[in-house]
Amino acid sequence: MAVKNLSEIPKAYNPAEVEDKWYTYWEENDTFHSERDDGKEPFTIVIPPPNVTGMLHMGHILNNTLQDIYIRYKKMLGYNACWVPGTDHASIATESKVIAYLKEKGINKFDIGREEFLKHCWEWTDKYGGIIIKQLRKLGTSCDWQRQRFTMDDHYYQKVIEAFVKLYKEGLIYRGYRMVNWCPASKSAISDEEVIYKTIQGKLWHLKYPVIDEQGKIIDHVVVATTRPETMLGDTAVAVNPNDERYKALIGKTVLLPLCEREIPVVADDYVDIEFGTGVVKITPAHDVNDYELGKRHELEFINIFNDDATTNDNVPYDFRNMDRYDVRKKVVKRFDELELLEKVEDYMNSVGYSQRGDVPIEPYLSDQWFMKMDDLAKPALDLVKKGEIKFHPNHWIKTYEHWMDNIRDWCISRQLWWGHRIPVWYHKETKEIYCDVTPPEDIDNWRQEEDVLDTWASSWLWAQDVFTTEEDQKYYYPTNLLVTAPDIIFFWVARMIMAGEKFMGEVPFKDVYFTSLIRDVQGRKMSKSLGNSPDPIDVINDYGADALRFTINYIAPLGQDVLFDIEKCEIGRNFANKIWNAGRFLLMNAQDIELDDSLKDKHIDFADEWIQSRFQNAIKDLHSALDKFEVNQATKIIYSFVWNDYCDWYLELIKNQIYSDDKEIKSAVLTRALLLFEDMLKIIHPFMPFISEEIWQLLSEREAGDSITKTGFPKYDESLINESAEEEIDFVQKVVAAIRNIRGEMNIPPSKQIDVLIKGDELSENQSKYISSLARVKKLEASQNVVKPKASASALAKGAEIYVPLEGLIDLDLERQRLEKEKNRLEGMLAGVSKKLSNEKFVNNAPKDVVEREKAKKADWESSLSKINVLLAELN
RNA sequence: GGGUUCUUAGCUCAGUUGGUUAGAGUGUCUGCUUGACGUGCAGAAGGUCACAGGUUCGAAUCCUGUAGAACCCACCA
Repeated sequence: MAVKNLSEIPKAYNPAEVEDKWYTYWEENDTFHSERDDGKEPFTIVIPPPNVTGMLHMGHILNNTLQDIYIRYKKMLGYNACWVPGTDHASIATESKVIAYLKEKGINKFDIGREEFLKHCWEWTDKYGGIIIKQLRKLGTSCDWQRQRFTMDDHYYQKVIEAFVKLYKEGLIYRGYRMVNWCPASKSAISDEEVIYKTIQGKLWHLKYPVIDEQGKIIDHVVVATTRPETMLGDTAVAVNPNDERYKALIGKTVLLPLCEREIPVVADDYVDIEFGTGVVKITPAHDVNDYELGKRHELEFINIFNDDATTNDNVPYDFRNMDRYDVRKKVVKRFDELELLEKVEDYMNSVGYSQRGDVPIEPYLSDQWFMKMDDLAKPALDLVKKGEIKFHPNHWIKTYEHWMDNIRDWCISRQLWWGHRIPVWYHKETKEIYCDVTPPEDIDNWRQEEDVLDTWASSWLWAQDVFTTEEDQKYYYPTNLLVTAPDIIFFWVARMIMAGEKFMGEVPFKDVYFTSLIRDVQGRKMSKSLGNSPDPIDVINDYGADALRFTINYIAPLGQDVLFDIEKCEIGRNFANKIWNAGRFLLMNAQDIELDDSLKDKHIDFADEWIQSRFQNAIKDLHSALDKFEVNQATKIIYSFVWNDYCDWYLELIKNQIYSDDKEIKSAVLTRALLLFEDMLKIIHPFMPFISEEIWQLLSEREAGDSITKTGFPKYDESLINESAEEEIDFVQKVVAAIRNIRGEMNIPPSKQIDVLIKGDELSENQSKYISSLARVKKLEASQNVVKPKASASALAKGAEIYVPLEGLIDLDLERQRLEKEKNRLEGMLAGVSKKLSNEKFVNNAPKDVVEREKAKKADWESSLSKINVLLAELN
C-alpha cells in the first residue's frame, strides 16, 4: 500500500472544491443505481415527493439527509439499497401558481380552456420541476435518479385511475351533494385535512329579529348573536333550546327576517347552548355545518347565497348582490344599525378555518363532490399499526394516528381544478347514466367526462407501490423498508398510503416510519417565508459545506422533538469536517517519505493500538444499536466523540512518539495501522458525511476508476478486539495526565516548562511512562510504592495513586491548599452520602447485592482517598 | 373541550428497564506560535434536574396534582 503523493494538502478543508466533483463522479459511475437482484436483500426507501415546483427548505434537508444516511449505511452493510426519488404534481399548489402567472399576462384559464391551460402547467413543470431535484444533489443524496418518478407520469397516472375505478366499482367511492369546505381562492372543494384553524380576533354581532303574529304584526324581538352577520341573508330559521324557559313561548312562532323580509320559523333543537350568547341562534343551513345538520332535521329551506368565489349571488336582495363576503358583512351591519336592529357588538376570539393552500377563510358550501368511504379502509390500516407490523418512531404517534382513524370521515377527493388526474367518469348526455372505467366509453360523443380532478393525496397515496413500473420490480422492492417524513402529513399521506398498501397490495407499504423533527428558528418559531427566518439551504451549503450541514442538523435533531436551527450551529459540522480533514492530513504528510507495509501492521503493537481498536469496536457496536433504534442524533454523537476525543485527542497523540521515531520500521508499522483504522473510520463517517469521507478515502491510496467508499463494506464488529485491560491502562494514563495538567493550570506552570513527576503507586509499564511523560511534558517520571513526597510539591490523586509534582520555588501554598481543600470537600460530600446509605439497614437488606457491594467499594475507595488528602494537607502546614 | 410532547448548566440538548460523583456541545474565564488542525490544544468556573405531594431502602427517572410552553384534533352561533 502506498499513499498518494501529495505536493500540498490545504490546511483547511474546502468543501466547495470537492463536493460537486464527487457528486458528478458518483453519477457518472452509477453509484446509486439499483437493479433487481434476487441474491440480495433489498432495502428500499421512497422519497416523500416534494412539490414539483417547490424549492428546497430546511425541512427537506433533515428529511433527506436521514434517508441518505440509511440508504448509504444499508448499502455498505450489503443490502441492495434503492432510494426512489420523484416529485408530486401538487394539483392545487401548482395550479394556483400557473393561474397567478397567467393572470399577469392577462390570461384567464377559462378563456383558454382546459387543454391549453394544461400545456401551461406542463411548461411550468418542465421549467421549475428540475430545481428541487438539482438542489437535492447538492446535499449529496444517493437517490437512484434513473428511477425518478412524477405523479403525472403515464404509468403512474394510469395506476391512479385504476385505483379509482376499482374503488368505485366496489362502492367505496360515491358522488354526493354535500356540504364541503370550499376554498374561494382556488374555487375548489378541499378536504377536512386541508383546513387550518386559526384563532382570530373577531366580533360577535347581536342582531334583533322581529317576531310577528299570524297577521304579520310585529309583536316582539329576539336577539341572535353571530360572528358572520352576512350569512343572515341565507337564514331560514331561528333556533332555541327546547328546555330554555325564556324562549318556550317562542317555539313555533314566526320571525320576519330583516332585509330579506322573509318569514322564517322558530324551531327548538338541543344543539342550541342555553348559556352561549343570547340563547337564540340564527340558522343558515347552506353555509354552516351545524346549521346544515339542523336544517336537515327540521326540513328547512337551504338557500345558497354565494358564488364559487364567495361573492353574493342572486338569492340575496338586490342591493346586496355581487359583493365580496366581507363587504356584504359591512353593509348588512350598517343596515341593521340604521334600522335600529343592531343591539350590540362585542369583541370575540374566534377560530376560523382557513384554506391551507389559498390562505383565505374557507366557506362551508353545498356542492356535488366525489367522496371516498373511509370506514372499511381505515380499520385494517389501523390494525396494522396497532399490531406493530408498521412501527412508528417515535411510537407515540400511534395515538395520534389511532385517534384520527377512529374518528375518520369520508374523504372529499374531487377538486374543481384541471391540473391533476381527471376523474374517469362519464355522464351520458341524454340518459344521465354514469360510466366509470379506465377506458372511455366507445360512443364517446354521447358522453361528457367529469370535469373534476382528484385530490393530490388521492394520487400520492399510491407512491410506495407504483413508483415501481414493472411487476417484477414491484414484487422485489415492495414493501419498502423505511419511510422518513414530517409528522404534519401523517393523515394526508402516511395513513392513506397504509390504506392503499393494504387495499391494493394486501401488504404494508413500509415497515418503519421515522417522523422527523420540525425545524424552527432559534426563537422557536416555525420557519416561514413571511417571517424570513428560513435560511436557503443552498446558501448554507455554499458557506459551510453539505457535509457540515448534514452532520449539524442531525447532531442537533433529537428524535421526535423540534429542532431550533441557527446557521451558526453549522460550525459544529464544519469544525468537525475540518478536524477529520486535518487528522487525515497529518497521517498523509507523515506517510509521504516512508513505505507503508501491510505486513507490518501487527508488529510493534502496544496497548495504545489495542486500546483504540477496542474503542473503535465499541463505537461500531453502539452505532449499529443507535441506528437500529432510529436514534440518529445519538449515532452522530458516537461518531463525533470517537473521532475527536478517542482518535484525535488521544490516539494520535499517543502514537506521535512512534510516528517521529527514527526507526523506519516502527514508523511504518504505526502509520500503517493508523491509516488502516482511519480508513475504517471514514467508512463509518461516510453515511453521515459522504463528500469528505470520499475525498479523503480517495487520497489514502491509488484507487481504481469508478471505486468509491460507498461501495466498500461497513467495518464489521469484531468482539475479539474488545480489550478491557488496554482500556483500563489507558484510562489510568488519561487520569494521571489530566491530574498533572490540572496542576499545571492551577499553578500557572507554562506548558513549555518541563516538570518532574513522582507517583506513589504501582510501577508503570514502559509504555505508560512514555505516554505520561510526553502528554504531560514530564522530564523525569518515577513511580513506585516507595515514593516519598518531596517537600514543596503539588499533589493529586488518580485512581488511588498519589501524584507529586515538585515545585520548589514555584509552589503557591495557598493555591495548593485550596486545590486540596476542594478535593477534600468533594470527597467528604460523597462519603457522607454513601455512608448514610450503607448505615440504612433497609438499604442493605433490600437493595440488590451487587448494588450494596458497589456502594461499599465506593466508600472504601473514597475513605482511602480522603485520608491521603488529609495527610497531604497536614504536610502543607 | 379531548389528546400528544416538553420544562435538567447562560444557551441548545443527552441522561436507555429507578442504583457510579447528573453529562456533551456552545458561550464565559485562564493559559498556549507544543513539528494535523486557533475551524485548534490544555485547564477552570457554572445545575435545589419547573413546583408540590406520593410510591420506594433509594427518584432527574415511576405515580398524582399545580404552573408554564409547543403542537395536534374537535369546535363554540
